[in-house]
Amino acid sequence: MSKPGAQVLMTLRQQIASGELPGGTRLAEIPTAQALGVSRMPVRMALRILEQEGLLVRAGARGYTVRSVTLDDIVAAVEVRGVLEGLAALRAAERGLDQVADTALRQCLADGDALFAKGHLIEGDIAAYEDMNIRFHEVLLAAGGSQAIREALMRNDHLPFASVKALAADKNDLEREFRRLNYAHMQHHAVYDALAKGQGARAEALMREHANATLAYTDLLSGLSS
Amino acid sequence: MSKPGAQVLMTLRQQIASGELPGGTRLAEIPTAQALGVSRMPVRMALRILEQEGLLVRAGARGYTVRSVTLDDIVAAVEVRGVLEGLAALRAAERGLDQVADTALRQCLADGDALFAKGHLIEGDIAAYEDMNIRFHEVLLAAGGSQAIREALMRNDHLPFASVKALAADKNDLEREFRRLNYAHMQHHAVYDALAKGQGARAEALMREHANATLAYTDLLSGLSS
DNA sequence: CGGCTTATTATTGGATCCAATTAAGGGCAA
DNA sequence: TTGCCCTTAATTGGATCCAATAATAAGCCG
Repeated sequence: MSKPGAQVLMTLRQQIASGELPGGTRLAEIPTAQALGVSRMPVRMALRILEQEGLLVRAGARGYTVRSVTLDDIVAAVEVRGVLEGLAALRAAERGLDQVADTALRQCLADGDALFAKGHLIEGDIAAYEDMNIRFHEVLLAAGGSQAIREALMRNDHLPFASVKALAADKNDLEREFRRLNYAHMQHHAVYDALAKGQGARAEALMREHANATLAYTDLLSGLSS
Repeated sequence: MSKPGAQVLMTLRQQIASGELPGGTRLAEIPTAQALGVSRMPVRMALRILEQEGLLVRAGARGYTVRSVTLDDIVAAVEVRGVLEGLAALRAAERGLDQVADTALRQCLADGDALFAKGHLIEGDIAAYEDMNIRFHEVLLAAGGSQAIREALMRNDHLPFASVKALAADKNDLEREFRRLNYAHMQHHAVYDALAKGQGARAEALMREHANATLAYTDLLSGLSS
């Protein structure tokens, strides 16, 4: 209630991401405003922003509809994330890691090693891995030292499932997740090795491939529009 | 007057791109609204959109300031454009060119050849080359067949000087421009050759390098903030 | 009976008004 | 004289109102 604008934006984002508003749903100002208990103004702002982010598309001259996102869309967005993070890794390797970045990355690797050392995963480990994973990618991006890459990535990550933060782990099959996440973590190790040795091309190629590790195809197939 | 909203947006974009509103300039709603002769509402919309596009940054909790764009920012944005168009080229090569794309690209090459055949450039040729250049990049992007790449590029191109459309030709030194644009056109030829032969990696590498052809460093150095 | 035209309604965009928040400046006290 | 607090002004965000526009439905004419 303190910030209706931000509230509306968050709510709509969440409803779109969660599938509560499936692709193709028409969003008019007045009904949504009434549904959320605010005036039309914050809704208008939110709709414009969500359009800019690519979550909504204009329905002719009359309002917006929720974007229908296909599996191909997600794969393409992940591919884009791959080349962008790859470029960040290339630049980081060429510039060299500074002290704090090096320490942070080593910490990420150690945290991951601790998770996998016991040979299996327990429920809380998924969240711990996600946290470490986000940190790793964030540090790497910062080490790339390019505002343009950061912005392009932030824009790209608006798409549901495309972000690093949405790695869609299946908590019901911890055995399978162990292998998947362990593989991803090994890629982290390899990327760090390449960075430390100044091997830009290798770091880039690894990060490009690593983007695919986010995808858990079978899980994604359910709950997609069109 | 028919469309105050779009008018305000266009005007502000142009004033920012032209340097009439230099980096760091504070933009408050009321003064700009009065200056443009409209109410605060379309200005508010425009400011939000321009913030999303990255042309404005928030000044604390009070209004926006025009983003200061450095030469490094532009180089980084061009680098990002390179990897994105490179990815589009890679995908286009792997998917294969369809009939209309192939024809359109050949037409672009022929148009360019005609321009350079006479051994020198005349004033109107610059505009003709720009037109052909935009067409070439557009067709290639379409051939990549990825909405994610297109969106990432569109967002990246909002930055002044970063877009394909801003190749900053120096009309006072047509001799130098002849060599520069001819080189760029040769890269177009090479990219098409790679595409036609299904050489994805080659096409990608060429497009990545080709992005740099937009930059005319000496011309850009003047008129930049900070 | 069907197509075209017109009228009505739904919906967005713009303007003005109001409240809330923050920054700045001045005054008072130590 | 300086620092802190209080008051005031400026500016943004939200709500309501009004106008313009497009879509839909109904009625009339062919």
